[in-house]
Amino acid sequence: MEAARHVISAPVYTIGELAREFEITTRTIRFYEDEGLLAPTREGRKRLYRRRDRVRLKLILRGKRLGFTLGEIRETFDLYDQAPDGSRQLRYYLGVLDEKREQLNRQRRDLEDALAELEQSYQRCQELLARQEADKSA
Amino acid sequence: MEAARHVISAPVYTIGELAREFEITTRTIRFYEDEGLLAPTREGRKRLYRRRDRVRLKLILRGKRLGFTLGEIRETFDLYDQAPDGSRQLRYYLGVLDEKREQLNRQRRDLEDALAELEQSYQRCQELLARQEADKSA
DNA sequence: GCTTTCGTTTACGTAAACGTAACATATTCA
DNA sequence: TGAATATGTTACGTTTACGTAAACGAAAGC
Repeated sequence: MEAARHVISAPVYTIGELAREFEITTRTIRFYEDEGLLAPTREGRKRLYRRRDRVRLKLILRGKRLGFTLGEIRETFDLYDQAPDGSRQLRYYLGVLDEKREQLNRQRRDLEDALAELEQSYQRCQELLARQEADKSA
Repeated sequence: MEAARHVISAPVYTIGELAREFEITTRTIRFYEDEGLLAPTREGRKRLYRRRDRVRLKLILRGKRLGFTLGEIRETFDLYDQAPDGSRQLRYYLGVLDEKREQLNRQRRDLEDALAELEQSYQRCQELLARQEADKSA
C-alpha cells in the first residue's frame, strides 16, 4: 500500500499533448531533452512524459520567461537532483541559493521600477487624451 | 535664460567611461548604436555620450536583466520617442502600454513563485543542516 | 622620437535556442 | 486499404548578442 502510492504515477503524456498544452513545438521539447533538461521514459521508441516531466517543462518555460538561459535552468535542476548529504554540501548549496535569491530580488527591483515608470507614462497619456477630448467637445 | 537650460547638457562621457561604469565593453556599446538603441553625437570621429544616452544605456541594461531582447527594448524607445499627438495615436499607445503592463505583471508573478519556492528549499536545507550539526555533537 | 592608451572601422567567429527540411515508421480513421 | 496523422532521427539554417582580430589615427607621457 505504501509503495503503491509511488508506483502510481498515473497521468502520462505524449510529446504532442505537452506541445499543444504549452503551445510549443515538439521540436522544442526534444531539444530540451538533448540539452539534458528532460528525461522521459520510452515505450519502444516513443517518449512518455509523466507528472515530474510536466512540472519540469513548466519550470523551464517559467525560467525562460524570466530571462534565464537553458544552461542556468539546467544548473538549478542539477542542484535539486543532487539532494546534498554532507554538511559541506549543504553549506555550498545554501550559498548558491543565496546568490540565486539575490539575483531574483534584483530582478524584482528592476521589474518594479519598470512598472512604476510605465504607470507614469500611462497616466500622462490618459491626461493628454482627456484634454484632447475636452478640446474636441469645445 | 529659458533656452539655456536646454542647451546646458553638461556632463559628457566617452565610450570608455561608460564601458567602465556599467562594466560592459566598448564593443557592446557600439553594437547598441548599430542596432539603433543609442545615437551619440560626434566630435570628429569620436562619440560623445550625454545624460540622455547614459539613461538609455541604463534602460537597455535593465531591460536585458529582465530578459527582453534588444529589439523589444528598441520598440519601447521608439514608442517613447514618437510622442503621440492624435487621439487615435494616444489610444493605440495606451493599448501598447496595457500589453506591456500585462507582460510585466505576469513576469512578477513568475518571479514571486520562483522566490517562494526558493525560500522553501532554503528552509528545508537549513533544517537538514541543523539536524546534522545536532547529530555531530551527539 | 617612441611607445602606450584610447578610439575608430571592417570583418569574421561563436554560442544559444530553436526552425525547417527530408525522410522513415507507425497508427488510426474513413 | 489508402490517406492522414503522430512520431522519430539527422542535418543544416537562422537570429541574437556580442567576442575577437586586424589595421589604423590621434593624443599623452617619458
